[in-house]
Amino acid sequence: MPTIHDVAKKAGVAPITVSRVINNSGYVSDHVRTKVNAVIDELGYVPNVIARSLKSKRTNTIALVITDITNPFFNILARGVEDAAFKAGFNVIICNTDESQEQEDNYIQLLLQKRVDGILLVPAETHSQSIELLRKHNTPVVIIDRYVENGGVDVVRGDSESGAYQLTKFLIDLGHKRITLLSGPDTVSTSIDRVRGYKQAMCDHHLNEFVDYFYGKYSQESGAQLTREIFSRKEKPTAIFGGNNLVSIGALSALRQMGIKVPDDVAVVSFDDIPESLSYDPFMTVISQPPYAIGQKATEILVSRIKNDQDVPVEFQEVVFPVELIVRESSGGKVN
Amino acid sequence: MPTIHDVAKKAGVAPITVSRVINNSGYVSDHVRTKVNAVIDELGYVPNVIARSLKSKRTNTIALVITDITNPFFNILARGVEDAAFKAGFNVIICNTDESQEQEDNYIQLLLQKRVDGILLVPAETHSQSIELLRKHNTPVVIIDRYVENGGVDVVRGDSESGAYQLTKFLIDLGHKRITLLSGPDTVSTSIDRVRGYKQAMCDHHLNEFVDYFYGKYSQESGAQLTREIFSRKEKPTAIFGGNNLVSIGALSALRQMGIKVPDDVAVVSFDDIPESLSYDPFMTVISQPPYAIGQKATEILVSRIKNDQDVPVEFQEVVFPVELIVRESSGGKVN
DNA sequence: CTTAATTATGGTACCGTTACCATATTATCA
DNA sequence: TGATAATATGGTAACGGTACCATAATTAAG
Repeated sequence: MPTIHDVAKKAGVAPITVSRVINNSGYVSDHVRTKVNAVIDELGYVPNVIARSLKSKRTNTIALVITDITNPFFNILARGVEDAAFKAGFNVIICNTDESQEQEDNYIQLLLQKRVDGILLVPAETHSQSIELLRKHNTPVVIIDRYVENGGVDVVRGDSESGAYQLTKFLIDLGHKRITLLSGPDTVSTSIDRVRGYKQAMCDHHLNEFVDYFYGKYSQESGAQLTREIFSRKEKPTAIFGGNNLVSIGALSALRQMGIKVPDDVAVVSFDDIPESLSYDPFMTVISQPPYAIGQKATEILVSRIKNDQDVPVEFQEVVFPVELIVRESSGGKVN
Repeated sequence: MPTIHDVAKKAGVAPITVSRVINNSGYVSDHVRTKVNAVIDELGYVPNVIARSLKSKRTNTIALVITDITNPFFNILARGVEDAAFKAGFNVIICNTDESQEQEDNYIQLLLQKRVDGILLVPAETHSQSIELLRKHNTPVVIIDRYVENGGVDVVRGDSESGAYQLTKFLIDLGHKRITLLSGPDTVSTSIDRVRGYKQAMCDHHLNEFVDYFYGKYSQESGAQLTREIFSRKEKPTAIFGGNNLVSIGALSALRQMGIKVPDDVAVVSFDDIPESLSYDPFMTVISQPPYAIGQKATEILVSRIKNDQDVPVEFQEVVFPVELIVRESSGGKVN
């Protein structure tokens, strides 16, 4: 593979001159420029950005550390990231942690070695030592989807608390009292916020005695299992609030197995929508977050951090996207 | 950020010795090793793999160039790639081309500059100059999901032709004659193969006169639009065969808008399943491909190509995964 | 016409690692 | 006991670029 030296030699100039042609920097005569470009084409020379990075200390690469690219929320978010990154001249390395702190740590270590210019992180736990580590190495981070206890980071997320409140209130207004929330891990801010919003709504409507929620996992299995457990109790809920799309789908499939009809026997509502491009007949009443916009915004902030390197320390932002209640069939109608 | 020299200085040894400690290579006394490791921890030294790459000419990074990470087929495939890559010690850069040859070219150029060790490519067109370019630069490629006219590449894909045949035959066995196939772009091997399998099935059952197919795009909009066009003709089909999941969902939504009932008024079948984790009530009769396995296998082949660098030229493989017919409601029952 | 500014090009060193070779010390063996 | 091998460590150069400084040639200015 030819190097800048090969090109220089063949064109009869110094390597630095070729560098100037490639980067359109400094002074180069038209005559030399033409000659050099001709040689570049002839040899099929492609600049080695590794070498460039070593000098410039920039890799033009960012990393997106999420739990699972397979989750529609995250893959749409990833698309928002990729589009914004490409526009800004960055490539994106994708890492799946499956909510495992250990896997997150592994990746952060690798990414530090790779000297990525910045990291978009969905942290596995609310107290993130990853952030401290990255700070120590001057690697900009933007936290997505969740917030953390550590201060001094940019955060871009949806409004889980308000969303949960709205969804719960919606059910209450329909006449539901026994509403069970199947939340995610209690180490994750979204799970906690959703519980908080739910509790607040129950409390505001004097339904404290009916407050009933579980922390589990953000997975189909967790949703299904918790649903089975709930329906094995004496008091059955009249409504189930799934902590995210996977949990809710798990709940629905468990209910179907048990022969319980939705929404006739029990109402089901959910956090996170299934993209309309994937469901031929949207059925679930949901709180919908804008994953594409979240990914895009987070990337823009990260890029600005990367570029502003040594500038005046701009204040850290917390961007909270509003969420939207979408009413469909699964929540059913008024309850007496 | 500390370098190997800083560590060496502080530990009172030469940089090369630190290198030996990091890489567990050569001879290092226990005493020195302990000392060096202590300094590494103290300074928070993280090896710079950029510099390492410059020497070793390995980046431990591969790229996955797909059309759209948002498509469930590709995001599950991406997960298979990421898992296999991580296991082999590689990171994955994701690139979305949206079926645009221009965007593909852009990315290939960037990836060459980045000196990725290999590329997994879903080519936009059947004659791929990307492959020639990569070959010229000695960058291993594995083609996924589609085949190309150029020889001398590894290909990992699903069996579109047989799948389309099975699906068409299934409809024919139900008594359908007027079966319309809404395929993808005619520049893409899967679209062409699906048409071929469909035609073959029609032909084998003496339904040549009913052969009716369209090349469009692999998108919801394309599916919806073609469906509207078809139903504005005098002769309406009794079954629609969507070229992929997005096309089929587009078809379903167009049918719903027109008040045409599925499967009562028209049967609908599709290539590519929606993962069960995303659909609470699977409805569509489909041919299902194994995207995770495809991604995984392709990555394994790519990694072996990368590692075998200068070995005897192993013959190129074409791995064709079998597909599976999954019968659900959308195809309805026997037709008289 | 001298001086200064602009244009054009090149030399050298360095970014952070590691391969290769050299050297020194200790252990092993005939 | 001297020779050989194994162990332990370091010096130097190179990977492929570019920043910085220097120099030469041309143009503009006074």
